[in-house]
Amino acid sequence: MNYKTTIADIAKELNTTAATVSRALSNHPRISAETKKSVHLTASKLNYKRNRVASSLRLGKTHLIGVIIPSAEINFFGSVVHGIESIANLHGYSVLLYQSNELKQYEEKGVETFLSARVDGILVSLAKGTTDYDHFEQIKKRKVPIVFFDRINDELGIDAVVIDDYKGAYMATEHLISKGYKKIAHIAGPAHLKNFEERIRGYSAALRDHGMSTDESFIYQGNVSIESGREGARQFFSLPDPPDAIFATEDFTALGVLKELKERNIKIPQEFGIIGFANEQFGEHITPTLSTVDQQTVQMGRSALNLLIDLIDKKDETGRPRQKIVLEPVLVTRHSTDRN
Amino acid sequence: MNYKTTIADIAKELNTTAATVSRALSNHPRISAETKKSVHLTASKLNYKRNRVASSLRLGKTHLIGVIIPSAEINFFGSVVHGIESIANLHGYSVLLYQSNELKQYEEKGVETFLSARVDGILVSLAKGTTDYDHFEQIKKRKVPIVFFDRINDELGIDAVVIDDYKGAYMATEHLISKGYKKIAHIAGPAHLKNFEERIRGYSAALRDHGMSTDESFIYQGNVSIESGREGARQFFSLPDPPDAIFATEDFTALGVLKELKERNIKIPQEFGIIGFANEQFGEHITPTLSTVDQQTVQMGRSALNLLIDLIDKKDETGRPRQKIVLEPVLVTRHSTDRN
DNA sequence: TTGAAAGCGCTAACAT
DNA sequence: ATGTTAGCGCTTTCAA
Repeated sequence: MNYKTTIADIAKELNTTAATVSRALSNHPRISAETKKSVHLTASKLNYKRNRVASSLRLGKTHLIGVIIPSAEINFFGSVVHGIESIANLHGYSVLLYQSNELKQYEEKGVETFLSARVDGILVSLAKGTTDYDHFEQIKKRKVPIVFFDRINDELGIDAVVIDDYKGAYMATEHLISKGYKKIAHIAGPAHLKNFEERIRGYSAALRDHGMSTDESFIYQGNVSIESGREGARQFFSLPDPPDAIFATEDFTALGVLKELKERNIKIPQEFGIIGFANEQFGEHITPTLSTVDQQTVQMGRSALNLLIDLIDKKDETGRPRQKIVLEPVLVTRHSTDRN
Repeated sequence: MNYKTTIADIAKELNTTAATVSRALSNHPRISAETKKSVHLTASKLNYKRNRVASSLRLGKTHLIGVIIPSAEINFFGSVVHGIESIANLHGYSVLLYQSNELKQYEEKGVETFLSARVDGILVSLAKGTTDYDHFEQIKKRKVPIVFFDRINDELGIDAVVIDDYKGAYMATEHLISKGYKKIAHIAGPAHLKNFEERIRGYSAALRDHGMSTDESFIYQGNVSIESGREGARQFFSLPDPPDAIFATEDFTALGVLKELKERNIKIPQEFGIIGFANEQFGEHITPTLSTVDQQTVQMGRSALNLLIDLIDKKDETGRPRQKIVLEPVLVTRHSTDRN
């Protein structure tokens, strides 16, 4: 009885019409203060809650933002979602969450669901398994505002927010150089992912800019895991002239390196320096604490949502150039590189 | 033009009516196979996507589940949400996410939003700052299905999913006993939170059941942080007869203890044993690796959602007794307790 | 300042 | 097997 209260019920109670009630509730300027007061009063008396579904249908606006991430279990994305959601609320939007589990198939289902739900905008971080992009063409065709974050594709002309992987890698490598390490190797991530490619570029550029040679044998192709860190380290130590420092493409890889070095009783940071990328939580708790590059996750979420809202608010503007926001990474120096 | 395709457009194209199209699309038994085929064909030709908003309004069902968590940045909740979302999709539900940031005020806003959005059900893990529960009474009054998880309240008669904190604590303590530690202390969490209270109970019971005395001075009141772990440890070592093991109420507290012990050059696990609770990611990467109790996070999410769906499907059943699912914790033994 | 009426897109009861 | 009609609850144009 008090769940399904509608504006009609309020109107009846007050001997007026639904139109007036609707206007009063949305604070229409040409409704008398008196009416407004009595409407609000009976509304709360009858326990009225605006039905957003009906409102959305009428207005063609749902105040819903769809967010597709690979997995909520991954720290990084939890953090970004935190940033997204906090700003979304500020603007009166609610967040619909969908996990791709790194599979294109689920990513497509997410897009379907969101389109069907008539979300006002979509935020996506691409699944590893996504190699073609028809589902995003769909979104563009329907003119639903969309923004990529972190795992992006530059070919689709879709707005995006990323951190500067190139620069982060450059900073990390330069940090090792500044600490006096002379032979710096790199353990990379899957080559087809842009982020890791950029990090290789940053690494190489830093070496070059400091007059250090880049050697193919000093780049190991890993796959973002503790094990590939270990394996990379092993590989490097089998070289006739092994490195004295490693820039790992992300923290778990760095952790693998660290474990391998410990087993070999190599002293960190005196004999060997190691720096990661991502600023995972464990980094500040292991021994030695791990130097790394922070990815500004929460800020990334905020920026992505702000960009999306811009898009939503000025949907008409055609010919608007693509926007790409590149966030500054932040170097986090800890013990694993702290020699003097 | 092809965004706003409706069933009416399809109907016109085929010289039939919206009703037929609607039925064909939802695979109604009394529609000819032929019609269905042509409808589906034109639907995809016109790029039709069912408008869920309209459908929801008509059916009084949104296929939306609202989830309120303290923060998506906290690992634990990311993991639970992962479990929730995966099952939700299986059942055709989408997940609306809301963060309370541990504040009652936002929790209330979340409830408001969800009620207004007419979600089919609500999942909540209570904010630390929540001490009165009017907003949940609201939900009950409106008969919107709701399930609590992890941070629950037993007084409201609301269904819930938790892990057995008592048992987990009992297992942890007993594990220390089985390893031969004789003087086992405990660092607790905020007393007003049920979970921590239960863990104290489990700890005490295990000691009692093994004929060991429980001493008030062996329980330190912490606040779930690295610092309170350190402080607790310091306190214990200032005792005339300090403990030889600590069960910490969660992993960060345990980490603090560990750091303090290391600084004092106390050998773990030989001289001192330490076990935590939560199975945080860092635990398996620190030195020594941390024994702990796993909280079955993903499973918790799954169970909560399954329970909620039961509730949604049989909403009519009044007088149904409250359900409370208690998940089994899992002991994770690692080096920090591994002496023989 | 308020009322009457139409319509957002879909579905279902009731025809035929 | 398909058409007709009404209505979910809200907002807004048009009229008064």
